[in-house]
Amino acid sequence: MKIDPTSDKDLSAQIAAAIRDAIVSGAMPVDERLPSEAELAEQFDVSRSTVREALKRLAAQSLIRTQRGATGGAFVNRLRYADAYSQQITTSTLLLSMNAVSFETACEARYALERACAPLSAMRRTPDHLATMRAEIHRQGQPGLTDEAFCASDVAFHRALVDGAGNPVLSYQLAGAVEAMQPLMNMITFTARSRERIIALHGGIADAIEAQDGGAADAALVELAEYTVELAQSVFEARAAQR
Amino acid sequence: MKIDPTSDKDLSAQIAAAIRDAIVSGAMPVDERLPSEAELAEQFDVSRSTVREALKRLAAQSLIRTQRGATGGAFVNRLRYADAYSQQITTSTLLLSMNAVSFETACEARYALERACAPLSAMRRTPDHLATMRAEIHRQGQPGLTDEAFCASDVAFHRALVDGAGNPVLSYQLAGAVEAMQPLMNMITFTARSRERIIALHGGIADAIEAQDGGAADAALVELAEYTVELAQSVFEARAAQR
DNA sequence: GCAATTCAAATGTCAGACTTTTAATTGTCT
DNA sequence: AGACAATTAAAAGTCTGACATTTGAATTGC
Repeated sequence: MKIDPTSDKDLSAQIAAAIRDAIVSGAMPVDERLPSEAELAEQFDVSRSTVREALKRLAAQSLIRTQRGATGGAFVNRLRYADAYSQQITTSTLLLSMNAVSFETACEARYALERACAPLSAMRRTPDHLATMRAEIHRQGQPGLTDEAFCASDVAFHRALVDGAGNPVLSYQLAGAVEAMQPLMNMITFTARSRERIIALHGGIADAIEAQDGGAADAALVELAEYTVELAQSVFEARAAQR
Repeated sequence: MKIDPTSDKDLSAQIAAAIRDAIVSGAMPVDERLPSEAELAEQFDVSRSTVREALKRLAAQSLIRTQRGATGGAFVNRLRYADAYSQQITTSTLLLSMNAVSFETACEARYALERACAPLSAMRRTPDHLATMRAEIHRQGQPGLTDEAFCASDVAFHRALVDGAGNPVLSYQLAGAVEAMQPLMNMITFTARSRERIIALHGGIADAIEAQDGGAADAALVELAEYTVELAQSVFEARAAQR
């Protein structure tokens, strides 16, 4: 691992990149301890502060974890699904909010991906997943529910649907797509009528998943996707007219 | 923005989290300049080094960028698709390599997601996408191509397919799923026979996309998915028997 | 043999200095 | 007045050395 002191990039960025490459390439196995900060400083011929900045960069990506004390140090971290989820969600949310992604584009992506899960979920869903879906549907019907709570329950419902596919890689990929939509969905005011319709569609999806009918689940999702876009359009139009 | 000095977490982690929340919540718009390191140090009542470590964490996630010089400082960064792509790929690759994800699971996720794109790509693909797909198919047929180069071309082919859907959010989500598979695919030795078959299937996909026939594209993808799993199984079995 | 103590290694934090980069300002010459 | 050069100031980047805190291991004492 070498760095180029004449490069225009920060030393800490170069060092972080060098270590990252070593980890990603598999040269450093999980739980392996990195040299101490002082040793790294000597190896790269920089100060300890610079090494520390590099290590913090890696820690921010969950590539390493640090531990204080006598036998402490920086260790190659096993990237867990939970860590990957939250990073995915943060990134996806920012991507949508900062790049003026239209509601239609985000919605299309979300439902396209979700439809990919539906047949698998119909095959493999457990009673647990079904129970979660039913519980969320019930929650969505409660009077006095705020729009935010309704959306949160919507996310939980769809998470259960996705998780039903029993493929953690799919769940990880979908986490971002589903959750990142929530801020956009929160911009919509749900009337009693539209809630009723959405709940009915959710019921249809749950029924299809319960019956292990992938085709029906897919059809129900398409219907929900169409209704969501339609709803968003009318809400945005109404808002534009109000001005 | 406040931090708790009595918490057991690192000060730099707390400060990074506080600023991250401000950015994600939208309280700090894109391109807004953060206070200088010295000012932040005073605000949070910590040393400049600690602030710097916090800022490096945020920079590692592309949440901020820094600029030296008189009018420099740290600025809220517009998260670009390219940045999000590479983060996605790193994370997905590590997730697969560190969690003993089976080839079947990863493959299932990848093709499920890709099938979600196929109908959209059939509708919207441009001549550019088609040309890329054809060019990669041609490259795959060249004799003397290494397995790594073959896999790289495979990734490029599928990227073109996904990008053909014309939905940047979908492309972003799929980047991880497709590219993260490459190290796994690289473990496979492709015989002349299997390459021929894959190239033929790629041709079928390209034909369907060209004909804007979403159903045919989907069917061809399913066939490719099945053949890929079959191929991997026989390769792994052969390798196990060899020992 | 076990418990308390001490020790040492490592990360976390701080303070202060110096270096480099960059843009704005100022000064000077034509 | 305008163009070019020199100065200046602000900011990030780096370095040094110190001290604080944590934590496991070694040592000591009983």
